[in-house]
Amino acid sequence: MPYTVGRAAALAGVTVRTLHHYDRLGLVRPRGRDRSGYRRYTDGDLERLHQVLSYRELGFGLDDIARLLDDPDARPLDHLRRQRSLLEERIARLTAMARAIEHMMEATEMGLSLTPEERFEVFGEHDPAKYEDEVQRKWGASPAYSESRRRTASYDKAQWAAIKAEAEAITLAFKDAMARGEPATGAAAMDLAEEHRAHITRRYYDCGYDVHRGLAAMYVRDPRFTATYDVVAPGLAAYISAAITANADRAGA
Amino acid sequence: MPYTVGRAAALAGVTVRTLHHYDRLGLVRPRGRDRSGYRRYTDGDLERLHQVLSYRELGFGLDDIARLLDDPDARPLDHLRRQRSLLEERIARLTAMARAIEHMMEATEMGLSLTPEERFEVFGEHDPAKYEDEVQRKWGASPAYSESRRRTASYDKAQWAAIKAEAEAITLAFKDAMARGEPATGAAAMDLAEEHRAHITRRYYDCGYDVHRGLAAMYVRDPRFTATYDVVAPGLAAYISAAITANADRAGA
DNA sequence: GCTATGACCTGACGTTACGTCAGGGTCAAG
DNA sequence: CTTGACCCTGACGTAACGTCAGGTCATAGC
Repeated sequence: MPYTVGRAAALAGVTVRTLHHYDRLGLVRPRGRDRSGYRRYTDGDLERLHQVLSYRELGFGLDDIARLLDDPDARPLDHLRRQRSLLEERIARLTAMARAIEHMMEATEMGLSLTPEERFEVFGEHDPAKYEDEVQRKWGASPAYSESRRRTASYDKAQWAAIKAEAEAITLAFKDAMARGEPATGAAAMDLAEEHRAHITRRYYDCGYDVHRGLAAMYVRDPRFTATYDVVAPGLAAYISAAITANADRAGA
Repeated sequence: MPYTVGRAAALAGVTVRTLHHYDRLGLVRPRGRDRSGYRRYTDGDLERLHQVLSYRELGFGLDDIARLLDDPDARPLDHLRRQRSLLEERIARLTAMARAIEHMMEATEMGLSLTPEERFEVFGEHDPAKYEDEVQRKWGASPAYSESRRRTASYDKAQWAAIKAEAEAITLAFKDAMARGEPATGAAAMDLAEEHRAHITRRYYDCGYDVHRGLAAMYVRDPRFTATYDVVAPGLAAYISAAITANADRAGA
């Protein structure tokens, strides 16, 4: 009943070399060897291999995968749930790309050309790494920055997804407030600004009102940040910026 | 109006190093440099960069991308069409994975375990890119291969579906013949082999009897091909292989 | 019983697509 | 005229394998 490397590889759609590689890394170890040293893969080994390939398909590095799978308090069902949600995210992204391409096809057919910003809309999307870089330039090696680095370093993909969802929810709430005609200096907008500040404090570093003011300034000064928010709704960057400033004023800072 | 590396990189969501890399490879070359040697990216350069990133997202290697983009008789719209269909394929695949995972979740919750075959169903599956790669290694830059590349590039989703259906019909006919006890070297099986050859010639490239023999050999030698057919029925790969060889003999080649 | 062929073994070096310094010019603001 | 962010070109590092090389093991045919 146990499988040889070749059969296991054929079944999983990978090469023998890949299985050798995973064996050496300790990522997928065959349960045993026969007397001539041949690897014997059991059903359980193949199940693990399947988990590895699923995560790999989703873009995880092999060492991340090892950490995920060897986490003692992650039950099989947890992995499946996580994989499903990651898959959904990925599908959503590809669907957005497909929509963007349709859009470009129409534009091309009508003979008009897109601006670079339009073109990269789906690519340039919210990428933590980019902002991190920005932050580094602005605040160099400030204590806030080091703390952020320290904390974000330990976040895994699932946590990043959660953080991203949080951030997005806040942004959309701002958009709604703006759409409802809520003034940026009103209580509702200020409450959202406060939520935004709490989000940063929870997830990145202790964000005081002064630092928050700095962020607000950057949102309108830097075209890259401005673009990020104005994609959601024109004028949103300025709206959020004003709300943050008003909120800091309200707090007396 | 022209962009510096940093701005271009931020816009596209890649690192500066990546742009340096693409520049050196000649994949995305900035239109020029200023007097101090700084790269200046024009809108056209960014359009090309976007094409590169789209194809990269779809899993193409950089040299493949270079060949695709530098193909003189591929118009922009062709690339977009191709990207769209590749995206659709990929989305379909991920959706299938998501379904498989749902399925596994149910199974896990009910406390029953899946066979390895069931588990890898979606992984081991027919992946054109994999075969293409294989074909390239086998026949290098043969005229047959280039012709296949040229012709398949223009197929859209509907055509691919039709081709796949054709191929499947032939495979199932083989399976039936085998189930009926028809000998692989008999007239019925040989006729199916001939149909198979015609299918390849119609859809991919001119497949002579000698090339067909080569395919037959690969069907049994390579576990990946073998698995593809043996999933339908055990021994089917060998059966088809024998039928093809017999048919080539019959034709006197 | 012999041999040929294909699957398996373990190194070990090659490859792709960048990441990450190192060492050194460039430019706008104060 | 200094400072800090941005740019340049090497050049070495890394991840995830691909690709030999050199040798063992199994089994089918003669």
